[in-house]
Amino acid sequence: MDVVSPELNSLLPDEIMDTEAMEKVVPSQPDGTMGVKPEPLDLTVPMETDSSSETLNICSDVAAPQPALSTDSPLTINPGASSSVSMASSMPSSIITLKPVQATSVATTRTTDSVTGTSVSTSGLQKLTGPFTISAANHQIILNKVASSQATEAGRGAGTTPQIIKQDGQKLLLTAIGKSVQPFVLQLPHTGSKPVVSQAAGDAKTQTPQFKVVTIGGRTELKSIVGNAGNQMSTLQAQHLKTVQITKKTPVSSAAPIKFIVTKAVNSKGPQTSVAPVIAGRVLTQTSPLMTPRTITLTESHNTSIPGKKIAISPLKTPSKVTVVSVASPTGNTSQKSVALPVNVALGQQILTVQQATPGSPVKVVTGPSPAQNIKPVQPVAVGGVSSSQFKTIIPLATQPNVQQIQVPGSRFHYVRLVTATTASGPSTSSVQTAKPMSTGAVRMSVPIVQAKTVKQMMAPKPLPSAAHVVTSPQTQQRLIMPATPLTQIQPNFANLPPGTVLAPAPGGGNMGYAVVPAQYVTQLQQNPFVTLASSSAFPPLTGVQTQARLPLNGFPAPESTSRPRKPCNCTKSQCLKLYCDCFANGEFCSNCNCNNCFNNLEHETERLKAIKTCLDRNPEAFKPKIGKGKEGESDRRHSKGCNCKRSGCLKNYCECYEAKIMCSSICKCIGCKNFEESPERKTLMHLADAAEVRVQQQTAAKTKLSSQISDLLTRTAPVMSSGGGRLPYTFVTKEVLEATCECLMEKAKRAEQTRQSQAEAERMVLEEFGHCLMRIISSAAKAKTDCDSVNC
DNA sequence: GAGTTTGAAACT
DNA sequence: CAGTTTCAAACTC
Repeated sequence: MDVVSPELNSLLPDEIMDTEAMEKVVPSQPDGTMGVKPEPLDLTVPMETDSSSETLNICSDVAAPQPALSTDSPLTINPGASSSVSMASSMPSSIITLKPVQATSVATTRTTDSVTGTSVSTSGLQKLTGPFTISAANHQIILNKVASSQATEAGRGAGTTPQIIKQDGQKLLLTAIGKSVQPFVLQLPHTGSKPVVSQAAGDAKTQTPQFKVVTIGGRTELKSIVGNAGNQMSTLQAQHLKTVQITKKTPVSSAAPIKFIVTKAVNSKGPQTSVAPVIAGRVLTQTSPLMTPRTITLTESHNTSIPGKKIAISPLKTPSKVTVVSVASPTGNTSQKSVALPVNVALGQQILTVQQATPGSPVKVVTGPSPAQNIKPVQPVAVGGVSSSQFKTIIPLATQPNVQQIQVPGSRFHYVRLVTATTASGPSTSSVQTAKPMSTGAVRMSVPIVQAKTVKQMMAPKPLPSAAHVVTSPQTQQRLIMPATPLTQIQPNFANLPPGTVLAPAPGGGNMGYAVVPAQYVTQLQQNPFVTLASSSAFPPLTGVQTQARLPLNGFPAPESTSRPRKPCNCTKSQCLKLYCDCFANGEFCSNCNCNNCFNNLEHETERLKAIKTCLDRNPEAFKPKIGKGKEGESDRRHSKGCNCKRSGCLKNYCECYEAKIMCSSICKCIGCKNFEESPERKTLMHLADAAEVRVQQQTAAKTKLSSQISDLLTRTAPVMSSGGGRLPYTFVTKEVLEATCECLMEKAKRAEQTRQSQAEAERMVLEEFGHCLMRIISSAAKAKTDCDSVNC
C-alpha cells in the first residue's frame, strides 16, 4: 500500500491532474465566460430510462420501495438571469435546492450528453477542481474521469479512468469530508429515455460509469449545480448562478434528457452557502457558518433500494475504474445525518450502501438506540463484481493515513486497514438498506477498514430479501463518498496509482486521505462489521472472476500470479522503489521478501509515493498490466508494449511474452523470435513442458498411491500378531528388510544411471523395484502367517 | 550458491 | 528517440 504524504498529496493536483481531456472538450458555447480558465461543461445529461432501477431509496426508515422517479419531470435548470438553479422532483418533498451564497461559480455548457466540470466546490476550503462529467443514467450520478474522446478511447482500451459524472445513476451524493458538513445527495429525476441532445461526446461516455459518489468539501461551498431534466441545458454562466435547483418528478418514466451543469466555484471566498443534503429522497440540511441550517425532509422516503437507483461504486465494464471511498471523520461539531446509501452499480456493478449515523439528524433512521460503540477493529467494505483488474477503490482517509497493510494470501493485493482517529459519538442511527439487485448473483467483497480510536459499532450485514446485499454502514464518520478535497488531488492518475496507495491529506486540505484499493484487491472477507458492496448478476461473482482468471487463455493457462502469492523480490539497489522490483511494479508492498534497504513499505511512505509519482511521470501506464487485450482478431492477450528480446528467442522467461505464456505479437521488437504459433521450437518446448507436467503429475499420483498402499498395508498387518486375525504381521518390515529394500532401490537407481536412462525412466525403474520389494515382503508375510496359523492349529 | 545471461527499466 | 547503464530475474554450472 502506498501512502502519500501530505506534502506530496498537496502536489498532486497540479502535477498529476489530467486536464487533457477537458482541454480537448469543445464547449458548445465557448463564450469564454469561464472564471479562471475556460473549461467547458456538459450541460446536457440524458437520462437513460431504466425501469428496473426506477426507485431509489436511501433512507432506511422507510421500508416500502418508492415509485421510481421518472424523467417526466426533467430537471429544470434556471440559468440565465435567475441566480438560482433548482433541481426538484415532481414531488414537493424531493426538491433539492442548492443556494450558494455567492454566484462566483462559472459554468459552461457542452453538447455532450454528460455534464463535465472542472471543479465543484462546496466549501471555501475544499474544492473539486478536477475535470469531471455529470451524467444521469440509471438514475445515478457518476463521476467519471476524462471527458475527452481521447480519454474515452484510452479508457476503453487501456483502462483509463474517465472522470465523468455519467447518467448511469441518478444520485449525486455530496458530502463534506472531514468536515462538519452534512452530506447531501442530489437525486436526479428518473429518465426514461436517453438524452436527446448533446450526444456528441456522450456515446462513448455513457457506458462508462465511474465515480459513483461525490463528496463535496467539508463546507458547503457548492457554488452552483444546475440540473435540467426536461431539455437541453442552456449555457449557464456560473457567475450568474447562485442557486442550483434540480427539479425532479416522480413519474414512472420519462424520456427527457437530464442536463446538469456543475459550475466551477471560481471564488470561494464568498459567504458560505447552506446546502441541503438529500439522501434517498430526503433532504438533509447542511448548515453553513453563515447561514442558518435548513432542513428539508422529503416525504417520499425511498427506503428500499430499487435497482438502478443506487449509486454505483465500482463500475465493472471498463477497466481502470476508480471508486473513491471517503472514510473521513467529521469534526466534533459535525452533525451528521444518518444516511443510508444504497449503492447499486448498474451493469452488474456493486451495490454500496453506506449508512451514516449522525446525532441530531432530522432524517435518521434508527433501528435501535446504539450510542457510539466501539466498532470492531476491522470494517471491511464489501465490494463485489469486480471484473477489471484496473478497477480501484479509493478510500479517503479521515485522518493521517494510519494504514496497516494486510497481505492477503493468494492475492496480489493488499488489504488496507484504514484507521481513523475519530471520536464520533452520539446515538447511532443504523439502518439496513436493502438494495434490490439489478439481477441475481450479487457479490460481496470486503475491504477492511479500521478505526483506531473510538469506533462505533458497525452493524452486521443483513441478508437482503433479494439477491442484493444489504449494506451496513458503521456509525463512524466513514463515508463512501468522494472527498471534498480538491478533486484534482486525486483525480488525475487514480487509475495509475498502484494498488494500496494511500494519499495522505494535503496540508490545509482537511483531514482527508485516500486509499487506493484496486477492486480485485477487495477480496471476500466476510468480516463484520462492514460495508457491503453488492453487485448485480450482470457481472460474475467474485469467485467467478477469480475462477475465470485461472482459465486458460489462448491455450495458455493463466499466469500463476493470479492464483498464487507473488514471489519475493531480491532487490538490493533499487530500494524496491523502481519498476525493477516486481513488488513495486505490481503495486504491492514488499512482504517476506529478500530485498535489502527496502523502501517499499509503510515506513517509507513518502519515498514510495515519490517513486510512484516519478514512475507515473515517466510512464503513465507504468502500473497497468502489461498483458492486456490485443486488437480485434488478435490474441486475446498480448503484451502491451511487446518484448525486445534479442538472444533468448523469446522462448525463455527472460521474455515477458513467454513468461506470460503468450505469443509475441506484431508490436514486439524481438530478434530471432521463436515465440509464435507455428514455431517448431515453441511447439517442442511446449510439448516438453506439457510432458514434464504430466510426468510430474503421474509421479505424484504414483507416490501418493504407493504411500497409501504402504500405510494401508502397515495398518492391516499391525493387529495380526496380537489378535491372530487375517492380517500380515508388520514385524516383517524390520530394519533389515528396510535396508535390503533400500539397497535394491539404490541398485536399481544406479543401473538406471549407468544405462543413461532419463530421470523419469529412472524413477519408474526405482518405483517398480520398490513394488517388487513390497510384493516380496507381502509374500513373506503371508507365508509366515500361514506358518503361524498352522502352528497355532 | 555463485556466477552468467538476459532484457526491462532507467538514464543520458 | 536512440544508445548506454543499471538492475534484478532467469538461467547455468
